[in-house]
Parts: sequence; structure tokens; C-alpha cells
Amino acid sequence: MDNRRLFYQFVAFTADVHRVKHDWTKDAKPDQLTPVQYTILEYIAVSQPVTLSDISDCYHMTMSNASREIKKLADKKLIEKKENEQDRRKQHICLSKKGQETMDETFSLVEAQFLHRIQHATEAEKEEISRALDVLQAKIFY
Amino acid sequence: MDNRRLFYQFVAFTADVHRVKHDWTKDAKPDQLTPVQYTILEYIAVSQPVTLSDISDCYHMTMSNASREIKKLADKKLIEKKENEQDRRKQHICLSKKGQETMDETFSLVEAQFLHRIQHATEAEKEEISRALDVLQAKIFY
DNA sequence: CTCTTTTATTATCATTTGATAACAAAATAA
DNA sequence: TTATTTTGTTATCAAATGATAATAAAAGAG
Repeated sequence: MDNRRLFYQFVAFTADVHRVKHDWTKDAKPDQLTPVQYTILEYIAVSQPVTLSDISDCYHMTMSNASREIKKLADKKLIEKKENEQDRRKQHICLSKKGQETMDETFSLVEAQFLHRIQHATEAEKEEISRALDVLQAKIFY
Repeated sequence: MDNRRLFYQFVAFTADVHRVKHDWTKDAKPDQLTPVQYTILEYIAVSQPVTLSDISDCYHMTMSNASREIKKLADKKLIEKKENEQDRRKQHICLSKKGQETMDETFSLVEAQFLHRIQHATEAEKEEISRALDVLQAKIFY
């Protein structure tokens, strides 16, 4: 197998993933949120509870800027900070009820796009898609 | 197959793709470029020749803003505009020699990360990865 | 106990990005 | 031919983002 060819396949693939994700989320994003705020909220939604350092590391933002954006999300009542008892410097950041509802709504719009795309897939094809996701997650995107 | 479960698998997967791509490119990006400029240059690299409208459509930028960024890339001698003979309103935008060299260098750094990750993969595993990329590209990310 | 590191906050400034309007040339439709 | 649409440019403004510095509390190392 030609490694170079596999790499180009990888590059084209990641570009497609970005484009499709962008297409599917652009109308679903709550418009009270800036792009960065949405990114952070989505991360919290799938990884909660998270700390400020988690966000900072994951998106290569400085702590200062992450802190500013988290404050804005808290001002909008979309997240909640809870104290960590083991280490009182750290915070547990979670979605608030309103934040959870907001993200549920967003996800359901994206899900509709996704379901529309796989609507004609047979059971066997869906199994194949699921396996493909597993393979790539395990061997490349970890 | 549970569609809901498949959707969550999809969401987690796209998040992983973003994170890994971000990790691998962050040190490879030419630092003369802003994030948007890099995104555009990468798009031109894999899709050239492109028009301004292509860029505008693909990244949901207004023509004005796309035009501004393209001008900056041209000022940096990274791209070239060629006239289209069929339709003289349109431009063929391509990488210049310097732009090609810049992107070759960037891609080779990202490729090194990629190769490092698959270095212990057997031939069979690489075939499996390639097939998985094909399946997802054909059924989801088109 | 003291020094250092980790975690987080606030303030400030420059740059990047998004949005809008005014303009113009080429192509297409009526 | 004339009107409309497509493609692109330039200028301007506001908002978002990135970078840096100053500060502080808690934890960990010595």
C-alpha cells in the first residue's frame, strides 16, 4: 500500500468532513453565540464536566481567552461552574438546563441532516458505516 | 441498527477529526498566514484552479471578504490569478511557485505526523483504513 | 515552612474577521 | 437593444479573536 496515496486520501477526507460539518451546523447554530462560543459549548456538551484547562488545551486557546468566553457563556446562563472538592483551584464546567436545551435543539437539527443522508441506507450499509467510523477512530483520529 | 446511536458516533467522530487535524497542522502552518488565509490556501492547493466564487461558496464567506483575503495572498506572492477565456468575469486562481513550495512544506510536516501514526500498521490494516475512508466519503461526507 | 507550579481571572491592545454598501465589467435573458 | 444576473473590487465599520501582562489562590515540591 502506498503511504503517500493514503495520506492524500486522508487530506481529502478531512477537508470533506470539515465542509459537511460546516454545512450541517451553519443553520443549526444558536445565533446568540459566536463561532468560538459555539465550539466551546459543543465541546462541553459532549465532554462534560470539563475544566477551563481542558478547553484551553483542546482548542489551543490561552487560559485568559478561554476564561473570557466561559464567562460570556455563564452570563448567558448556558453553563454552570461547580467547585471541585479534590482540587479547589479547578472548576467543573457543565451545561445548565438552558444550555442543555439549546444544544439538544441544535443537535436535533444536525441529526435531521444526518438522517436524511442515510435514509436510503440498508441495514448492512449502516453497519458498514459504523464499522468504518470505529476503524478510523481507533487507528487515526485518537 | 439504532440511528440515534449512529448519529452520536458520527458527532464524536467529527469532533475527533477536528481535534487531530488541528493538532497536526498547528505547528505546520506558515506563520505569515492568518487562519482564514491558511484555510483558503489549503483549499486552493487541493482544488486548483478555483474561482473566487468557489472559495466564497465553500467557506460561506462573502465575495468581498474572500476578495480581500485573496488580494493579501496575492500580495504575498503565494497565488496567481489567470484570466478565464470563456468567461472574462471569472478568474482561475492557482498557487504560485512560492505558494506551491510553501504548501508542499506544510503538507510534508503533516504527512510526517500521519506516517508516524500509521507506522506500525500492517498492510491489511492500511487497506482497512483506506476502505473506511472510501466508505465514509461515499456515504456521508460528500 | 518556603519556593515553584498549576489553575484561573481581569484588563488592555492589536489584529482578524464578518457585514454592508457602492461600484463596475462581462455575460445572459427578454 | 435593454434589463438583469453573475462575478469581482474597494472602502468602511463593528465585532470577535489572539496575545500579553498583572494578579491571586490553591496545590505540590524541597
